[in-house]
Amino acid sequence: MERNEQSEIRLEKLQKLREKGIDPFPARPPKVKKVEYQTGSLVQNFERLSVSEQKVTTAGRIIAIRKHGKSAFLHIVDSTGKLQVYLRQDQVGEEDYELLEYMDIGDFIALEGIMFRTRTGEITMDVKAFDFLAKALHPLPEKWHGLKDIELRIRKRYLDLIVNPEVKKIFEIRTNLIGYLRGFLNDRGFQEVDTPILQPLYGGAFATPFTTHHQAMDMELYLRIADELYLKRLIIGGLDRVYEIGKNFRNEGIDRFHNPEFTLVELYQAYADYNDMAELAEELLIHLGTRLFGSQEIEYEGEVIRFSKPFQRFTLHQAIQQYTRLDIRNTKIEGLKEYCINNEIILPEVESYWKIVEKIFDEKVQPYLIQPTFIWDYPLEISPLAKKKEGEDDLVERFELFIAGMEVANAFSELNDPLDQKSRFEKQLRLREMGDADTHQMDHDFILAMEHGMPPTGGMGLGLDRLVMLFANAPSIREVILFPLTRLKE
RNA sequence: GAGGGUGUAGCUCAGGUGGUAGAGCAUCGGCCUUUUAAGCCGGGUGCCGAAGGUUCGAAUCCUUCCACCCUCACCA
Repeated sequence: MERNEQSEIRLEKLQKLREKGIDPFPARPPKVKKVEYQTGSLVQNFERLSVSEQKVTTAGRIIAIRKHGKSAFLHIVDSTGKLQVYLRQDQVGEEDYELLEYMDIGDFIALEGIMFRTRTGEITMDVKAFDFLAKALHPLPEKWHGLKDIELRIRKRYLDLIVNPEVKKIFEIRTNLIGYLRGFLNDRGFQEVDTPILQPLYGGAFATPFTTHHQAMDMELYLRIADELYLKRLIIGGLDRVYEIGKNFRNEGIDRFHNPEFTLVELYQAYADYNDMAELAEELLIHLGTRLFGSQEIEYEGEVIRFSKPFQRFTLHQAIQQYTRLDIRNTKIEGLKEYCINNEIILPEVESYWKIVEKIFDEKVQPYLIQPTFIWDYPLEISPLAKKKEGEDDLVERFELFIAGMEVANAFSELNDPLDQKSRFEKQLRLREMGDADTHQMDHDFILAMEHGMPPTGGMGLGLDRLVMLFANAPSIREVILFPLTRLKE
C-alpha cells in the first residue's frame, strides 16, 4: 500500500475501530440494518418524510465534516446527490459520538434519522444512529480546487469522478447519447449486432493494427480497425439493416482527437445509397440534439453549431476551390506540389495526386468546416470499398461529415461488385509493394461472400467519441473516454 | 520521431540572480450543539520526478533519463 502520514493515521483509526469491536468493512450496517433510501429520494420526498417524522435510513460517502464540539455536520454523497446530516451527541449517545474521532472524509457510512430543515433551510437528516460501512485509507483531493492535474485525473479517474462534478456530467451525456442513438436506429428497423474484434485479417479502413496471438490455435490475430467487412457479410446474409457500436483499435499516434482504442458506430442499410446516408446523418444529429438538450443548437468551443436540414454540401473540389482558390480538376500533380511548397504544407510520404489533394484538404479546408458540412465525392484511389460514381472514372460515391473541424462521419454507397472489389484489393496490394504502408489487405473470404450477391447498400461510420465531444463540449477525446491509454507507472 | 513546456506536502500552488523549503485546504492537539470554503488557538508535514555533475554549498546551474502537457510529424 502507498503510505504517507495521512494514510498511517487512517490505518491507526481503523485499528482502533477493530479494537472497539467495530468492523470497518461490514457486509451490512449492524445498527442501521438496511439502507432504504438514496439521498436523492430523501430530498425528493422531504415534505412527507419530515412531517411524519419517521425514521429513515440512507448511506453514502463522507465528503465534508464540520465539527462543533458535541455536534457535527457532515455532507455525504451517493450517485443521486448530496445530503447534509447532523450528528448530535445527545441523539446518538456519548459512546457512539466518540466514534466521530475515527471518521474521515472519504469513508462510507450508513445513517438512520429524521428529516428536517436547518435554520438556513437546508434539508438535513437528524441522525439517531450510524454505522461505518467502509473506511477510506487515503484523503480525497482538496475540496474546492478539486483534482486538476490531467495525468492524475486520468490515472485516478475514480477520484476525478468523486471530486469534479462536470466529469460525471460528461459521462452521463455519453451514456444518454448512446441510448438515444440506439433508439433512433432501432426505430428505423436497424438490428444491433456484435462482430469479431479479434480478426485474422483486418480491413475496412487504412490504419496500422494491433497484433496479437492465439495460443491454442497458434494463430496471428489483429484487433479490428473497423467493423465494415463483417457487417457487409451480414447484409449479404439478408440482415438488411444492421449496426454495431464497437471498440476499434488503431496502432497510431495519440492526440486530442485520437485514442488508440475508440468507439465507432457503423451502420449499413440495404437498398440505400450515400444520399440516404446523408439524410440519416442529418436526422440523427437533430435527434440527438433534441433528445439531449431539447435544441438543434449546441455550443462547442465557443462556436454555436446549428443542426438544421439540409447541412451544407460541397464536393471535394468545390471545397478546395473555395478555401484555396485551387482548381484541382485543372491542376496537375506538379501544380499541387507547388501549392504545398508555397503554403508550407509538408508533402505526404507517398506523393500521389490524391494523397496530396487529401493533405491540402486536411490543412486548408477541414479546420474551417465549423457548421455541419458534407464533403461529397471522394477519390477512388483512397476509397477501395466504395462504389464508383457514374461518369467519373476516379471518383466514388462517398462523403464525409465535418463539424467543428472534426471528421465525425464517413459514408458511401458500398461497392457490391465482387469483380471490381477484387481488382480494388489487387490495386491496394500493388500500392503496398510500392511502399505505401497503410493499404487494404486482400480478403478472399469477403470477396467470396460478395460473389454470392450483395444488394446495393448505403453504409456509414460515425466516431462516437467525437460525437460525445461535440455534445459535451469537451476539448479532448480523453475527456470523453473514462480510461484513456496511459503508460503503466510504478 | 522533432521542438517547446511542466514535474515542490495527500490536493491546489508560491519559491528574482545558488545559502539548505512556504501558503491555503487536508491532517494532528485544544475550545465550540444549526454549520456549510464554519470559526478561534497551537503543532507536524517533503527522496523539491530519478540519477549523475559543477560548487564550500543545488529545488534553483549543467548532463542524462522518466512521466505528462502543447505544437508539429505520423494517422480515415
